[in-house]
Amino acid sequence: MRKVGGVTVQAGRGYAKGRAKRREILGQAMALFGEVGYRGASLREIATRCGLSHPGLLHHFPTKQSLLLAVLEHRDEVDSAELLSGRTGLAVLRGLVDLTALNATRPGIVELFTVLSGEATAAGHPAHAYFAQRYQTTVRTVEHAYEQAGADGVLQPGIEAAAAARQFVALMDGLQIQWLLSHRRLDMAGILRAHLQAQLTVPLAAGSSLG
Amino acid sequence: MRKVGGVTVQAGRGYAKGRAKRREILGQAMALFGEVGYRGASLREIATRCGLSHPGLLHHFPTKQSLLLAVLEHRDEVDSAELLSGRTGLAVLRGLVDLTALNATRPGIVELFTVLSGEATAAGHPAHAYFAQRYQTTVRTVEHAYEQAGADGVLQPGIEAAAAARQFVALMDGLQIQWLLSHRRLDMAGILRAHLQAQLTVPLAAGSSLG
DNA sequence: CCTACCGATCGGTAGG
DNA sequence: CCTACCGATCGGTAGG
Repeated sequence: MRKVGGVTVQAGRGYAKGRAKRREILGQAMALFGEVGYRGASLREIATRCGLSHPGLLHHFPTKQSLLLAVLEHRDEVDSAELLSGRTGLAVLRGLVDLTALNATRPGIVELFTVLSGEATAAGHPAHAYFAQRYQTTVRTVEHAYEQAGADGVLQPGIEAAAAARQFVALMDGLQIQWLLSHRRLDMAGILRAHLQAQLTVPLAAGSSLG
Repeated sequence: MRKVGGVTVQAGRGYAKGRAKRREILGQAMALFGEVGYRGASLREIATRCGLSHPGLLHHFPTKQSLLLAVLEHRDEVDSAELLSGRTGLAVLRGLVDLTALNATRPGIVELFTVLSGEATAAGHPAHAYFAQRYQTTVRTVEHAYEQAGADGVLQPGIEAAAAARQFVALMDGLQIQWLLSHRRLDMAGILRAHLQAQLTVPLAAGSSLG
């Protein structure tokens, strides 16, 4: 097998087609889960949007739950790694403000995580463990970022990293709810940036995604 | 009809029983909607929990949607009015911190609003209009509270009421998500109070629900 | 308030 | 990858 223009050809041709279909399924599933939640989404509707029968879809993902987890893991791979890798301290927080600005151009992704995180607060939900783990990791990352920022001397006095981390993550989630319910008439990134700026002794960069 | 010990008797007896059953249905529906959302809840399950057949339930609430809206309006009557009436400025914000502390003793109510507000961000959801309206009203109330607090001279300089209101409401929602996903190991009211305190020039009261 | 039923839809499987 | 089917469950109605 060799690659040409990112597509594996010859012996791998069938596999490449399968992988492309897999990506299409993940995209359509992400959109529908975001529109109506996990429970509200049907395999038949997702399959139809991909030009498949629903047993055809189950050939790629054996159960509905496996499709859900694949969607969530796919999003994490694409996003978190890209915007947060190799950063420490204030740069992590700036990266999360930039991620919020980016998400304002991707309503489908905001809907996905807002609808599913609400649904998954219930103990029996198939993504409950995933979200519980995800929040623990995220809060810890943000907490370390605040600790480092404090050590770097850019934080206002009296700011506790643990509480500040919980507040920062809560703000991101709560602003997404308001953004969706106000039909996107809300500057999520601006409001988040204002919150962060008020905790700092130095000005944040202008707000682009530059390091 | 006359009332004895809060229960209407004699000619009103049947009505009182009907109203008691209605309240029982509202309570069980609130619990199940909170556990599994609107879509995940079935009329049969709610009815069974009340000792009814599901057509029996539909005698009290003609459609599933009417039951949902009745549950939401019932909660608003009981809560918002009681804790926020007749307050202005900082007292409104203090009332919301106290409401958060109260909610930490009522997981069912927190689940209800967290699950449903996520579900209802979708445009077609039967409670979408309700939540859109509710957030607009809440944000405006909190914004006016910040404006009044600023006029009263208890706010740190540079705090904009509009952004501060969005932040405050977002924090309440986001902390509820984290609270549920961390199996209630989180001091929601304490973290919210710390956020508010950092914006003030005066100390908040000790944190009881005293005016 | 009940039993009995309607048509629709669900996730998943059989068999090819 | 398909058609055809499974048992289960859904919201709502008929009729009493």
